[in-house]
Amino acid sequence: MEQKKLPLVIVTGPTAVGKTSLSVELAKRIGGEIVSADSMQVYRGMDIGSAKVTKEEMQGVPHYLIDEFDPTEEFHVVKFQKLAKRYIHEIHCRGGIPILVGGTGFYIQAVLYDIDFTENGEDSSYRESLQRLAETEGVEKLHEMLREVDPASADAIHANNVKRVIRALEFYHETGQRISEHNEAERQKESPYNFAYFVLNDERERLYRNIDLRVDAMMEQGLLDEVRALKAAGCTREMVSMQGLGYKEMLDYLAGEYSLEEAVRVLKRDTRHFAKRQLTWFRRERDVIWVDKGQFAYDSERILGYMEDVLSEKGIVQG
RNA sequence: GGUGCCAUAGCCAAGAGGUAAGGCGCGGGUCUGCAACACCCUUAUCCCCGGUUCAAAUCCGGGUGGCACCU
Repeated sequence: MEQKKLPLVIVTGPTAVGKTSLSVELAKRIGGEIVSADSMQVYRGMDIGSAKVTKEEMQGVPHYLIDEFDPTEEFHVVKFQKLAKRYIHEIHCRGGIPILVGGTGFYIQAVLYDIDFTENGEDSSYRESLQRLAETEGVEKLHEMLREVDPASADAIHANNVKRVIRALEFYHETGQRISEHNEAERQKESPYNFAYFVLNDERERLYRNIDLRVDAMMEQGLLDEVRALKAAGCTREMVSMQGLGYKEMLDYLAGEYSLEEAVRVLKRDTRHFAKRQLTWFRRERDVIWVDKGQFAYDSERILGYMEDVLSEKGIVQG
């Protein structure tokens, strides 16, 4: 049974920890191809702010789900999952090893455990009416409605988290089932893959310092011009793509919300917060393999060697 | 040397007798169709000593430290 599971390597970690270069090196060593699990790098024209892998950095290693959508398009987990599964399948077919690389934990989870998102979901009128209700009647009202149909979800989701309350109500509305039960069932799932889930990590202080440096570098590389161009191309603050770090702050600056200096300060701060949240996410994921850079003396050779050992132990690569 | 002002959490900062707002930062957490999103939790006994009072961060006295002005 174990033997029938197909291989999947995951390389993730907080932003700015060094996933990109490490993953390319790993791919070269094990004959892997990279599927990006990054909610922002999928968009074309968002290069600097998303710290997108460059052509040179790829070193000939195939990358998927990079530059596949326009920033004006809606991209989300369901689309991600569908495409990622397709690419992973294709890589398997040609005998390669798919490496899922990126910092969007939710996306990784979606393909690793093949979470079921199937529903109709085309009709948005219901959620819009709920949105309106939240505005007129208050968030507590909405939360009470949820409690009536799905008390477990009401307990788990804070009333202020309108977005999630609406989703839970919508799920019940569309399927007649409680999302809390659905989630619980999905949680029990075993991964269909023979996987190795690497989480690259570093000391918090070093991570934060790198984040600050990287933001400064982005500014020097012309992040502001990149955002100006996107804005000129019709991108607005409400779009999912423009909620990415670096984009929202520059857009706010261009809208006169605050000074450029302040925008940079906020961007750095929010990026640090993001890294912290990512770590929280990975901490509660099961079966992750923490790869602390400090334990390998920051030597990528040693890190890669360790990863290869793990992969051969798991039978993902031949020893 | 004198006079005045100030001294509250890592930072900013309310509070002027009734048992310490808030913001930021830090830290922790939630997350199963927007996830670089959205949301939650946590963080002081008020510079020190003494006094008044049932009760003091808040009043009085004395220290210490800082700021301003004067000689």
